[in-house]
Amino acid sequence: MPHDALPSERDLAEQFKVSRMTVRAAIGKLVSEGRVYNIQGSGTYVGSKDIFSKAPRLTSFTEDMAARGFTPSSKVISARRVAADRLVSQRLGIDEGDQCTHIRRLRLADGDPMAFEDVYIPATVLPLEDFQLSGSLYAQLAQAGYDVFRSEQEVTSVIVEGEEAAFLDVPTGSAALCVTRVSSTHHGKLVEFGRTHYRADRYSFRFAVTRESSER
Amino acid sequence: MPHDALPSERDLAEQFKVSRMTVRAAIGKLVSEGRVYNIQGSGTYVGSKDIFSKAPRLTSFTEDMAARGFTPSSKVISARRVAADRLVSQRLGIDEGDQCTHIRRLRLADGDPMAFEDVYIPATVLPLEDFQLSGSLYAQLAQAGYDVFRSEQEVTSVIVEGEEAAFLDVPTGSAALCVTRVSSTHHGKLVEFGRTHYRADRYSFRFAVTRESSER
DNA sequence: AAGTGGTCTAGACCACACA
DNA sequence: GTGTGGTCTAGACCACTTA
Repeated sequence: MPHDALPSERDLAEQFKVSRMTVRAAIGKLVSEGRVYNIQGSGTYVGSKDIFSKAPRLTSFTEDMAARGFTPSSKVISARRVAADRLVSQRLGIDEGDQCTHIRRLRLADGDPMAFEDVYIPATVLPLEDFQLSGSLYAQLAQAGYDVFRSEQEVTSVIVEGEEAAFLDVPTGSAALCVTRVSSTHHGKLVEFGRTHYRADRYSFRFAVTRESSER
Repeated sequence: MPHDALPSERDLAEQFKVSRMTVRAAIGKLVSEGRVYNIQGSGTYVGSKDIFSKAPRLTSFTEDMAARGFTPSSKVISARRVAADRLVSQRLGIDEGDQCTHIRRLRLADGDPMAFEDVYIPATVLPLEDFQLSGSLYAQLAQAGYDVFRSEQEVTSVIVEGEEAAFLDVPTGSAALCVTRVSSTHHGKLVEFGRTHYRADRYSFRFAVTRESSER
């Protein structure tokens, strides 16, 4: 039950015949997932049941939807070679006018529109002719030698209208959750600038935050 | 510089005359803040400069604004005693019709409207007559013996209109980032149900996510 | 092959909560 | 005062990356 105490770390260590540091490492993972929380001098307690994670993770749309209990699918609206404009070149750290692969996709959950996505990838990373209409984009990037490792995200709120609203099957002027991200490899190579507009009536972020003792 | 390698954990341990586990604990904190990241078998690297944290923290509006370089202020629009409706009672774990303190506040940054906030607190936690117009709400709750420790948040996108749009000084039909939260004490006592609408043109969340080796 | 982070041990002392 | 989590030691072996 939420807020019930776990056995103490020393008890768990004895019970499972491991050292206390090992128990702490395991509990630390659960804490970072928001499943349990610690109170110094008191104990470790079970978190609330309906929170998935304490912190957002780097997940693909496919993984995200599966975790939410939906069956994901995608429809590529367009895939073009374009010259990077000011915004795209800044975010991807390339020169204005450099060639990029621009992909627009409608993302569906259980067959209904969930999000509309714009992705820009430097042509040097994934040229248009190598892009496959089906299959995970991250998998294609990985195959090209660009494993996505880190993503810097910005979440805000936007109004959708026109063509985009039509694709999402919502009235013009509806609210959408806008997630903009720049993804990079281990080595800091910027491989993707993407913007996803999630239907506000179908999608939200949930997470738990704690006033930690590790506060600085 | 971002993506430069740190000295190895063994080197740091020797340099600072501490054990390697201590170095790892310190690096672990930096990782959780998104300042550095690890690659097994390779090294520890400096993260990008413009990301503040990897995970959202439990911060008050005041702390949040200060961290963003704004001077925060507040204006209480109303403070009333109300009976909990279905939604409020569900979220706060009380009975429908139970008395609550309902506070509406306009939150300003550098004197301009940033967010509009609705907060419901059980009257058993903070009765209307004890509510002070000025001063931090969390500080008042703490003084009443209810230290806010954990908060479960949901982020979505909404349209603001009417009175609320007027307070925020934006046109009716503008987008806003909606953060709904239920806050509790150490012991799981639910003390606050709040909803904040941030002006989309002035506010966004930024964070970094990593495909961790601790992925499950 | 050498170096790195990931995990683990079997203890120890400290700061804090709680009765 | 007793029990809890927080921190720390001084090693060890494993899995992985890199040259």
